[in-house]
Amino acid sequence: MPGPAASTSLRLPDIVAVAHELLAEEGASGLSMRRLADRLGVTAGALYNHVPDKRALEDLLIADGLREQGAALAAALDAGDDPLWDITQAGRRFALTRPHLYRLMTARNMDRTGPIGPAEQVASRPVREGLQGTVSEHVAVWAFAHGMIMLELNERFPPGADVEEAWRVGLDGLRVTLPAPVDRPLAG
Amino acid sequence: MPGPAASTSLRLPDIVAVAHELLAEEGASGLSMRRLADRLGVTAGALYNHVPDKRALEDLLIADGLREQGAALAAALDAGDDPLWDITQAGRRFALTRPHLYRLMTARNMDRTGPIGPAEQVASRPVREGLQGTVSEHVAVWAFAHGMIMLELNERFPPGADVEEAWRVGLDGLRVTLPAPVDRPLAG
DNA sequence: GTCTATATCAAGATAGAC
DNA sequence: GTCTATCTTGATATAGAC
Repeated sequence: MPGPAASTSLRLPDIVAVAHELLAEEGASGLSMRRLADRLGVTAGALYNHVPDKRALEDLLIADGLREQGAALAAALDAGDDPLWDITQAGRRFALTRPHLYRLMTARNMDRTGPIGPAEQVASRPVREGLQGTVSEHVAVWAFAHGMIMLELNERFPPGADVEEAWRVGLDGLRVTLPAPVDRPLAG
Repeated sequence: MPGPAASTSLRLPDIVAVAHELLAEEGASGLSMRRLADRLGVTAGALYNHVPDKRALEDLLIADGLREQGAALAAALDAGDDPLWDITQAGRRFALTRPHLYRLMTARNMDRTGPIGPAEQVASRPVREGLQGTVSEHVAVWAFAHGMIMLELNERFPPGADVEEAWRVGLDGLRVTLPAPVDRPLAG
């Protein structure tokens, strides 16, 4: 009874999956076509039968990350009762869990003509649809969260800083024009 | 009448100055020891008589940037009458004027045991001493500003976003516990 | 203190055999 | 579709002559 034959052919989803592993373990500088090929038990040239260049591969990783982030934000909204806090902390958790991927996702301009375009919509939908307020308020919230996350990833907080308190202070400030959740304590 | 002889000897301040030019024009990926040496009319090996390695050179660039940023923030505080707005917009202006330097300054953890340590104090002093509020409020403000700046540098704002309005919305929110400047319009 | 020369390493990408 | 082999480029860094 012959089982499925050992995979004879490299497949793009496997390439991307292993690239995620490599990125997570070694960071962006460790993600080279050669090291990736080594992990796949293949030579570097073989990768170019599935992907035109390294940038395209990175774009696939970024698109995956955006979709995953979107799902995490949506789940947090569903599970909690304080949308602003829940969604930002879900974003923070995502970044701290996958720091190299988060860095790659936010490090540069993105080519929205490829797979990233639709994935970006998935990532931002929970913010657009789950939070009250205007686009400018959403942008301000996302900027604050992104700044807090990068400061945390890069260990750039001043020595005495209380990170949790800074999150509360910032979000309480940005909450001013949003409806207060039922159980939100009064500021003071 | 012999003028000063053509510079016979490479000097560290010149190396750093040209490295700033190279970084500004070509970005971090263009800042290599070879290209730097080329610009200085010297071979790469010569640089290692003045600097132990590339990282030390980058640290000198970062320290310069921090001092310059600190000066810009302090000047903005002196010149204006809305500290929170003035200081954050000075930071934004600095980053937009020297994007590659700003990226380098904020891209990673820094080694505070070298020249960066004191320079960081210079950079943060205007925030610490020029703004009202607690450390956590300062952190929240800086995180918001840094996030807005990175979104702008990486062109990551959503298509319809009004960047100026997002700055106003965010800072008005974070201003809640700070004394309102004299001419601040009422929110509404 | 700078030079030439080189060691060492790694990267992205391609050509042509199989 | 993958292989071997290689091209091309670039990096940081060092040794020893001058």
